[in-house]
Amino acid sequence: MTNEIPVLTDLQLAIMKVLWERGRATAAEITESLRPERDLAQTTVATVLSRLEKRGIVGHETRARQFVYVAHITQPEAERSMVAELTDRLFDGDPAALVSHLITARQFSRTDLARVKAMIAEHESAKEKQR
Amino acid sequence: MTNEIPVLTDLQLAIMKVLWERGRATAAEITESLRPERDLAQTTVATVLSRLEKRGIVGHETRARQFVYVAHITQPEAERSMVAELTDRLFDGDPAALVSHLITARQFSRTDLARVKAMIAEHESAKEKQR
DNA sequence: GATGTAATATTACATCTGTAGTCGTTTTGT
DNA sequence: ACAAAACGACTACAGATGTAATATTACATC
Repeated sequence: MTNEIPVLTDLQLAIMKVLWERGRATAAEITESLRPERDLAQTTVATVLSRLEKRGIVGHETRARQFVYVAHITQPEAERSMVAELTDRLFDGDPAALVSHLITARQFSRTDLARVKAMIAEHESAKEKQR
Repeated sequence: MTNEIPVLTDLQLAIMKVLWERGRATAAEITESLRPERDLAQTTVATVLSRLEKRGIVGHETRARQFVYVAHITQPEAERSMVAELTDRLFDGDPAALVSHLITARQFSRTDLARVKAMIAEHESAKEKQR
């Protein structure tokens, strides 16, 4: 029941991505990782991290006088909830409508289309195999 | 160049949906439409509308001493920019990765899968025909 | 144990959003 | 004609976010 949907903003997500990649990281390391894309003060990153911790999205252990942060949600979990959020808001929760949108909105190249078809085929054969 | 990406929040989107459905509407009508899902004061809706107008997302004409609002962006446009936003943030702008996520994240039923396959087929035949 | 240093904690502030009250003016019902 | 209803404008305020400066604290070292 502690399962509130974490909707992450751009900066928050950027920070989480570093955590997911590295497994664990200090504010300093994250600040470093984000540069030069984002030239933030370490305190900025630290502030965001502590806010994320307040929401239960990350945690930390103190090691050698330093906070080492870890993600408390996985990347797929975050993706799932954010995609679900958008699907709900925009397409009344119908994921197929989202795909339909992608296809018709010209956001799909022929290559993409081919890849999707391959994915579907693979998914189906995998499912079949497990039975 | 006036083309700023409109990322709409939940309430904003709910209001826009009413406008898209009706073509044009007053704050009172929108408030009414949103009820009882959302029990908002008319002034709340009016405030949001004027903020949307400031951003160029809606416009209004004064008719009989009342503001009649109209959308300045279409629903597909809004969908496109919001989906693109998420795709960029979550999947580095790769829409096929988004579909892959949908398929593997168990957010897709077999029915959905079938529908998507049908969509793709249809899309391809349509494209072929136009050549 | 005083100090420099590094890291966290606290405080700050602007902007956006949701939410709505109030004020003033205009329209309208009787 | 006057009171009441409508409606837009303005003001308000709390919470989230981005951003960061400053204050405090804990250590290591001499």
